[in-house]
Formats: sequence, structure tokens, C-alpha cells
Amino acid sequence: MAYWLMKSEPSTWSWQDQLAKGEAGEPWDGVRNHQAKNYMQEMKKGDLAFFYHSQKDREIVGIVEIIEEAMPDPTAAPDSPWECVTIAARETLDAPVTLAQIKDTPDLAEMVLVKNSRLSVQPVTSDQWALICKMGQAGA
DNA sequence: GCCAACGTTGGC
DNA sequence: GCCAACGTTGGC
Repeated sequence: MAYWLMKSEPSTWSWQDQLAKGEAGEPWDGVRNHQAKNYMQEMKKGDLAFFYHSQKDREIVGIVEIIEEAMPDPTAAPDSPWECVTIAARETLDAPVTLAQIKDTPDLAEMVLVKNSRLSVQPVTSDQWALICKMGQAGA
């Protein structure tokens, strides 16, 4: 069981958009970065990921589950290497965890989100996961 | 194969 | 809106 963090600009694809998809989920397509693609290939069905709003909000707003493992990205050219996973919303954080909070928390200083802010799909350690769930008052 | 130039992302 | 960081492109 692994943990991840996936970023989206709310103006492009927001948590509300994701919630609206319900159990059917939504392919996380359009990723055009090899590091991000490699992480998606490592994802297993049942893995969990934080859903992060970049740009204006800059906060973790919810938790999604990987419901389909990596497959060719339907929005990419047929012979391209790009892939996507499918995710479904699992839980909305009662208290969104902001980037500022994360930066103020010494135990979260090593997060990829802090170290490499531009990577849109990133791994999260189980310790980081547990702490952020606590900060966000996640029920699960 | 190296590296400068350029475009894009995302925090501030 | 600005700018730093990073990835990609293209000339040599």
C-alpha cells in the first residue's frame, strides 16, 4: 500500500469536479512529465492519494483512491509513452491542509511538495500521510 | 553529447 | 503580475 499526492489547478480540474464523478472516477490524463508518469506506473489499485489544489488555493483538499492502474493516456498520440491512472474521490478533508501549514511543520519539510514544487504526481511517506490526515481531521 | 535559449509551472 | 526553478528543444 503506497501513498501519493496529485496536483491540479482548480480552474482546470477541481475537487468539486472530482467529487461529481463519484465512484466512476476520472482518468488522470494530460500528464506530460516522465517523472510523474513513472510514479503513476508504480501505483496499485487501492493506493490512496492526496488531492492538492495548486496556484490560487495551495492546499490539500481531499483523498482519492486509485481505482484503475496505469493505462495509455487517451488524450495522447497513439504511439506516445504517456499513461494515466483512474482515481475516485474518497473523502473531503474537514480542514484543508495548506502549503503554508506544511512548510511550518518540521516533520513535513522533506515532502516532495516542498522540495520540488513543480512535480505534479509525487510519492508521500506513510508518516507524512498519517500526519497530514491528522492535521486535516480526516475520518479515515 | 553539450549547453544556451526558450517555454511552462507554480509560489509569492 | 513577477520571477525562480525546471524541463525541453535545437544549434553546434
